[in-house]
Amino acid sequence: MGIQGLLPFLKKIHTPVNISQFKGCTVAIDAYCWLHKGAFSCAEKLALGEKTEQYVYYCMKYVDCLLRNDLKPILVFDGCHLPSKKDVEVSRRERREVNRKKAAQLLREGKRQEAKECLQRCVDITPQMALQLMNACRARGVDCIVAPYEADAQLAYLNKAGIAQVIITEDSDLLLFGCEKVIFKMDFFGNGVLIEQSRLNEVVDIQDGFYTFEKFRYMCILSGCDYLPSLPGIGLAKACKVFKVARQTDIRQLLRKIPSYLKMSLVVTDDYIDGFIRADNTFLYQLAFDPRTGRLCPLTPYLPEVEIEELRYAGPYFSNQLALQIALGNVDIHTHEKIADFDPHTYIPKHSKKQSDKRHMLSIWNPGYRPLSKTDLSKTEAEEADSHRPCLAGKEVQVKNTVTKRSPVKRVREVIDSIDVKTDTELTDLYSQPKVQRKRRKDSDELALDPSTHVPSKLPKLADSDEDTVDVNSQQTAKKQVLSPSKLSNQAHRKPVMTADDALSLIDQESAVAAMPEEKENGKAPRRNKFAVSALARRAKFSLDAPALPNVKVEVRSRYFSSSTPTLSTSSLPVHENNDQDDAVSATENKSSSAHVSKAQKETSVDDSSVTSSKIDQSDVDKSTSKDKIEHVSFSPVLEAKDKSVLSKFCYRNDKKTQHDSSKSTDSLRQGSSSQSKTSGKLSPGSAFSWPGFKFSKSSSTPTLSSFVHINANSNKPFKRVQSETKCEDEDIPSPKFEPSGSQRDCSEASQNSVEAVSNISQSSRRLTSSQSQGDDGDSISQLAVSEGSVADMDSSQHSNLYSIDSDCFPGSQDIVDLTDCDSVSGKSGNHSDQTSPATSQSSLKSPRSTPKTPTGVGAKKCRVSGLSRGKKKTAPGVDEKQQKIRDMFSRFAHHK
DNA sequence: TGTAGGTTTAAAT
DNA sequence: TAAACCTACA
Repeated sequence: MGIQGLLPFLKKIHTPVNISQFKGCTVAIDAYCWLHKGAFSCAEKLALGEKTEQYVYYCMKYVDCLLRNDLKPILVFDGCHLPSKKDVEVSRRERREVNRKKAAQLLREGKRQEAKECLQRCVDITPQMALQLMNACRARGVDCIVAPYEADAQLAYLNKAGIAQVIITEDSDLLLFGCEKVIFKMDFFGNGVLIEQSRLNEVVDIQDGFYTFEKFRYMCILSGCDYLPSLPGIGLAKACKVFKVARQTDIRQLLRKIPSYLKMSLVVTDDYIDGFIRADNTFLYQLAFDPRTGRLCPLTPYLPEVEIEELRYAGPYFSNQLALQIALGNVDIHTHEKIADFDPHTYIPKHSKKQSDKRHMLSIWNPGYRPLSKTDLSKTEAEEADSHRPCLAGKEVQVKNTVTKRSPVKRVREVIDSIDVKTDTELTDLYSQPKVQRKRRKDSDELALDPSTHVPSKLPKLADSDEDTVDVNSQQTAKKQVLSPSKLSNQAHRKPVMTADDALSLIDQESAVAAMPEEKENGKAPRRNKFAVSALARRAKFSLDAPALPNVKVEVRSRYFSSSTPTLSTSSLPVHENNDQDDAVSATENKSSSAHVSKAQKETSVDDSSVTSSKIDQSDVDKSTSKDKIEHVSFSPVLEAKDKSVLSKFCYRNDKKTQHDSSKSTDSLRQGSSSQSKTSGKLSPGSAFSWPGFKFSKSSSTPTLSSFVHINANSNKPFKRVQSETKCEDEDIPSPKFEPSGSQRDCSEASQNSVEAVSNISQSSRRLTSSQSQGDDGDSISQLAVSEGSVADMDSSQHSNLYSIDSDCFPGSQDIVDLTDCDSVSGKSGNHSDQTSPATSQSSLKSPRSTPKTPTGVGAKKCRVSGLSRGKKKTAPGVDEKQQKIRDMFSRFAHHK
């Protein structure tokens, strides 16, 4: 229960933080807080004794968040009941029992909703539930420890001992136990409220020199805590006032004088004072388990005057062997029966290569484990600080060295950087200014890449001489840009607004540069946009340019974010015709990765889209052989085995997905992960991994491939095809998974004709209607209906179960549909039901995972989500449609971002 | 009027 | 479990 009202009381020192600020640190978590919240979602099942693991997945979402941010989590679970809290536990149990009976009664009366509310109030976290979570964590390489008594004390011990630098909890008691840094209210994105012990004096407002942490603890105990109810009429405010006024150092004397301090008619009995001392000792000397020594020890070293025998209320000692087994979670904390057999000696946790050389990143059960030292911590903090201030020092030096070197060219650049580009002409000019591009690219690279991991040698030379001549003003401008995300985002919004011709010219530039590596060798700065450079860096990062790979078929596990966007541009623009067919595959990808992303979205996910683009780039190698035929691109297990970085990235995502899929609550979890990706912005909206609808085979517990990519190099089709894996299973065709040949090939070949047929569909009709659920809801993989005139063709696609996923690839897939569909819709009766007929008719086409939508909801939702009113669309007939569509798409996508 | 204490509500999906 | 809200009281 904690201290009533303590968190609001400490509001003054609340510091909003993101967990990423503690990168490299160890964070200890009060697991029961997560379990309680997770259990809330499945309270009914738990109360009725039905099997569910929903709470585990809920907690693992938090764990994943920490892992993503390079933290080492240690989950701490409550242990045996403390004698001091026996009464509290009894009352809680009684309350739960009352609610359970009430719920049973309500169920009998048929009042299901009310019963559910009661069931939620009687949720109890059992040791078995804790064990489930521990198993899930250990499978992920995350340490868990069960406290001998309260998790609070154990957390505080880990914090005080330097094992954990930060604590995550919802319980304000942690501050009383002496934790130095506690994060409250952390969400799935790692945002929370940090309260530091060192700042408590700011709130208590005790005169300088008189504040001690001890007084803060006294104050909280006086206001009422788990171990001692408060005196009547005494809350935090009054308790604070007592310690503001009092100069008495002896706590017994001080407590007796409370009525006079507060001018209240109170009776402070000796029993209360004894209780106060016991509560204080419980906060000081509660037992915890030291994983390094394998022994029980008090949270604070005993003072000489303390009678240890009298401290049984703070947790009686038991054998260290039992304490170890409890800490490992092998023993039921209530019955002391063996419930698991976790052996830390045989436990081989998952550790990334990067972390293996850091002893503090080892499992706390590993003999080689050492807590993060103060030195390491300061280094970590320094690194973290550096990451927040990218290259600041280096830039200052550059400024000094270049003060006298002024270049009129740079002044031009400065002006260009500062102008608010709006017109197509301005954009054309902007993109035709390589120096501007270079400068921007450099800025963004500095932001995106740590200097230590920078790979400048693999990037085109950035015209150092030019940089040397940058005048002070432009340098300062550059600094501001680097330090100001808003400035960058402004640029990001500026770039996408461009004409189709700009896009095409840039695509051509990209292709041309890619085809002329000698240009780079000659020291010429190729005209690349920012994303192109990023893509190069990523290519280097993933080492996909290894010569051993030319014949490897690269399977792309992506929703083809890149290809989805061109659906718009290329559907109305002769992009393919303008490109050399020899470069069909790479051109497609170049358009996707460089043209699209760099222009339309400026910055997309480095994670997933990079993987995708990198792999596609690899397909460039054998692109010449893929001419005039549909290329079946598959991801090779050899490739994964060779490239650990890629593998780990995939495994991580896939693990998550797979695990999710293994549960009955897949959909709910997927939704959660979807929201994560949306907010964190780390995942590409077009990435397979961020796309909730991208599922792995249900029948697979291993990372599998849910889709094949079919790229028709010569078909001029603006998008790629996805073959439903489920359908393959339905047709008794082996699931592709990690088998690069045989079954996959069969599957793809068997449906090749259908691919062509579907390609025809896309060519003959661009009016697609999506009945996919709104946003990234993700319940359906893709439900596309081809409007009238394509029904026959669609049948063939149904037969092969090949669907176009163009609109799904786009974050707001409805938007794409709207773009192509709006005219037809507006040009007709304008009745929403007109749209619903294809949507409805496609029910036979929907994937097995699709979620049916009400016919009327589809049309309405589409308009709402797209952000374009029908009226607005109707008013545009005079404008060049193609350009208008692209502008709309870009602007709306920018809005999405 | 300020504070304490009790009750209600939200949490997840 | 905590915040928000309401009520009672000094």
